[in-house]
Amino acid sequence: MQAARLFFTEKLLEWNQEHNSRSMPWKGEKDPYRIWLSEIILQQTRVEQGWPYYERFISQYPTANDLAAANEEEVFRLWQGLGYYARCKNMLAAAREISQTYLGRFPDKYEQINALKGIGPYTAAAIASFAFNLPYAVLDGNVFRVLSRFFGIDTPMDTTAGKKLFADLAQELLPKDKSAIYNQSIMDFGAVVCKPQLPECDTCPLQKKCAAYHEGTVSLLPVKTKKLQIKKRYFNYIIASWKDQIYIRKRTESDIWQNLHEFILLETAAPADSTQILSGTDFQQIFGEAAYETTRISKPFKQQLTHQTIHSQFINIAIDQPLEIPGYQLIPTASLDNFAFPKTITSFLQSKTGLLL
DNA sequence: AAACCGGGGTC
DNA sequence: GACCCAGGTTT
Repeated sequence: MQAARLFFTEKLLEWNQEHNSRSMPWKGEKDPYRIWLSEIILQQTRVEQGWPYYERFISQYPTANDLAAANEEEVFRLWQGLGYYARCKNMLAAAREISQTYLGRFPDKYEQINALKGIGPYTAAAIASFAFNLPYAVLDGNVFRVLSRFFGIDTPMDTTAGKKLFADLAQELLPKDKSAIYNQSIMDFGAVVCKPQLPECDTCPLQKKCAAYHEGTVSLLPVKTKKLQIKKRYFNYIIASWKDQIYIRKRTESDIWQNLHEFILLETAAPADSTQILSGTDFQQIFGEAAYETTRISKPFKQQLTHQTIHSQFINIAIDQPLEIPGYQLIPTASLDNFAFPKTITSFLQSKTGLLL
């Protein structure tokens, strides 16, 4: 076992020297703020998808103090389209913590880093090792996969016992004096060679001692137990306009898209056409007997989230006098760009069936 | 421990 | 359609 472990770390570092192919703007970066920002953006996000966001954030907010002082809505607009919006909110809170408690100087102790909002074990280990060369092994999707395959571990990774097992193993394997380069290597290796699908076992430098390769279980590892259920939801958006203004609100309930904005939402349990919506009790509760004119009805929009499929429809109506609608605010249509919206709404706004009344 | 949180890419 | 992505927080 010990021999396999030495073989593993040695070959991995060797592979990294020969194939340092994944270039990224934050590679070799030593500024903890920049490392932190990239790691937050890359949580559950592909490098190619997060890259442009990272560059925009760095250019807009070069330091933690800049981010701490930023206008919140502006930050959410910069994050718009990236998903998992709690990351953005937590990132702002952490930036303010760094600015106030640590006077703008990024903390350099693992426990302090781990205690920041939005930073968990993975991100703390990444910052600690990359920025401060502290001996903490990263454990992300790549590491789970590489370790489970090479060592032939079929313990489910999405359980408490599994996480501890893999975390302990990862920490034991870490060469303490090369934590930055080793952490970098194992994640690159998982992304380039030991990929989830169609891994390149034929040319893999670890093949000789890879348990899964010899047992023919590569495609079965890592093991997960939980299967997610996807529910369908039907969002009927009323875009009510009065003169050059429309009603929007910020989503604050514990639900998807927190801190993003939307139009007047009438959610139904099943698909509903515009006639049903406009004659429904939810609509009448808001608009009562107010006079309105239907100006446009959009095509159906569909968006796939991790746990939900959102079917949306947009109905434009024009009212002839302003109403007080609880929870909603009336804003100039021209100022829509100042607010962050979920993808399905920006898609609608950019489509031909948009707001042109 | 389980549920929840986006958007995009790949097969 | 299923799975995954430089995961973390809430319930």
